[in-house]
Amino acid sequence: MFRIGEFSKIAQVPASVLRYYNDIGLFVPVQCDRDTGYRYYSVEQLSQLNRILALKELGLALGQIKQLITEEVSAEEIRGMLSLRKAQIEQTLQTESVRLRAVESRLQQLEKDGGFQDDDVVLKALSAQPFLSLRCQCQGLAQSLELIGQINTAVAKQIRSKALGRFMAVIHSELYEDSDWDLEFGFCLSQSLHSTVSLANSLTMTVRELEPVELAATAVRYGGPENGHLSYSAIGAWAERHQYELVGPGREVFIVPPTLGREAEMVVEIQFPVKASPT
Amino acid sequence: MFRIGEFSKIAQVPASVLRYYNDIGLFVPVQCDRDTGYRYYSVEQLSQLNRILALKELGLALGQIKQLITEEVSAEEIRGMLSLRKAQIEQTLQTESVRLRAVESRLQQLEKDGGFQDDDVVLKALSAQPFLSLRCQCQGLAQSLELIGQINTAVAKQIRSKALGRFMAVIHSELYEDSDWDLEFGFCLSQSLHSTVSLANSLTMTVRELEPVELAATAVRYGGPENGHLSYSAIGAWAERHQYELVGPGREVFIVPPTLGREAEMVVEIQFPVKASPT
DNA sequence: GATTGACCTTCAAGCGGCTTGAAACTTTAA
DNA sequence: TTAAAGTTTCAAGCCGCTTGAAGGTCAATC
Repeated sequence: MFRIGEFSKIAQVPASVLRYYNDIGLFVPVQCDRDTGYRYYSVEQLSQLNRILALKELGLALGQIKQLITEEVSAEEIRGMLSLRKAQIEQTLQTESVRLRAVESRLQQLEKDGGFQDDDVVLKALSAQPFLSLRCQCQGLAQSLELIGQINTAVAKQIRSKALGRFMAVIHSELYEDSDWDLEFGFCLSQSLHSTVSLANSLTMTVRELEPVELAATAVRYGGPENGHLSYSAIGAWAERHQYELVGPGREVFIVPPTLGREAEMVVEIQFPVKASPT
Repeated sequence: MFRIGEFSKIAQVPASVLRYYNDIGLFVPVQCDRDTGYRYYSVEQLSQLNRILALKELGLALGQIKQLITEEVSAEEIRGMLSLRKAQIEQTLQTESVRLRAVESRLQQLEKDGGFQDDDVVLKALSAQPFLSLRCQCQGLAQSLELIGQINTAVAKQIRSKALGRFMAVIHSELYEDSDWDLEFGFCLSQSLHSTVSLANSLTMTVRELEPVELAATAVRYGGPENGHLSYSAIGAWAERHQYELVGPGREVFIVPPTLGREAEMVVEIQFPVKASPT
């Protein structure tokens, strides 16, 4: 019979942990003095404790371990627990190795440039959502802005649903050439609508489902697209530095939409679907 | 200006988190209504929040992030933080991949044997400690037991230090052959002693430093070495199943030492230095 | 038999990064 | 005017412990 101190030395487990396990009923001393409250452990309990520690090494929660050793658990259930655990560990490995790359690229940046850039590029998931939009070829900025104006007035007149969300642009073309852009403008919707919107020049906006994006690099741009610090090429450079690849069309969500004469005050969140480059 | 709900939707951050960040002073709304307590956030704050989220993605603690964005921190200190973080992530990757192997081997065991074995083999670190011991060749169990008896009586007579710890055996030879074992018996010490102990047959026990072991597979055996379930071969099988290699001599720590006539009641912890096999 | 000093007890709070819920107030739309 | 949606603060809970305070117990020494 050992008192808690000696038992904790043998097992190399802090006495506070033994007391805690006692509290939660995971591992109770074989005997406990009524008067003094002293806990007494037997040698046989060593292997019981070791069983617990071994299960803990697998990363199981104490509650699960308690279940495993006190209740009858079928092999099926054990397999379930372990498979779940396996998936969790694989997930952890995945996110931690991505994280490692991010930290390494920051360190490199520090060496080279001596400072922190890209502080405000953030990875997010984008959920699927219905999108009331019109896709067309635009020549240049002026034409795009005019189209945006038309869409805004038309929608404001014809749609009065509270499902109407933010104005958004999807950039289908590579924006390297200066004209002939393949753009899609419209409004995000929180619920699907079955209506369409007709514009003056016999174009029609329709509702489609915007595909979800598992991982998008996002950033906020203040001012119009001429505000180059967050343009296509800047995002491309960011992706390369952080070892991501651009996969799919970028989006611009208008948080503060452009108003006539105050185009410079607009604010958009740009969103680029990415995936981690294979190492 | 946005209220907390809309701002949280734009940033894809739960309102509760924004309130929490406000509480801890990490990210405060640009304005707060005196009467109602309503929080108001500006678009400019979006990129500030994104900066925080980007740093959080590196796995930095909120306290560190607060430091980084509110105080002046030199490039040196940033590098320090990031290198530390890098080391931590590498550590995590290491332990998690070991853990993954353990879970996988458990799953395999379930498939094959339909049950849990090895529940009580635990990995521990062993610290360096002084060791008052005698190393010699022994022929068979009887001779070993006699030597153990001699050592015990001699030490009991000649040493009366409270630094005296447990009795331990170090097994230097591979135990595959049945005789001619290379064994070392003695007592662990919590402080070094400068004395030696002489046995009857002109042998002398000396103090040496027992080397630390980073990782040892340990288990408790009830009964003598004939109690084969935790013998060399069993440990070898365990190591193979869990993809470890034995590196270095095994030890047996006598938790309940053998007494005359009651050898079957002894309890030892066996300890085998191991390292993870390269994948 | 008294006194150390090592050991043990319980209880409470704290860590980090939130989430959840209750009770009360404000704003907006119908 | 009233209901619904949004907001506030405050408190507690999560996990797996650790730390500390205030006090009781045990073994060895004087």
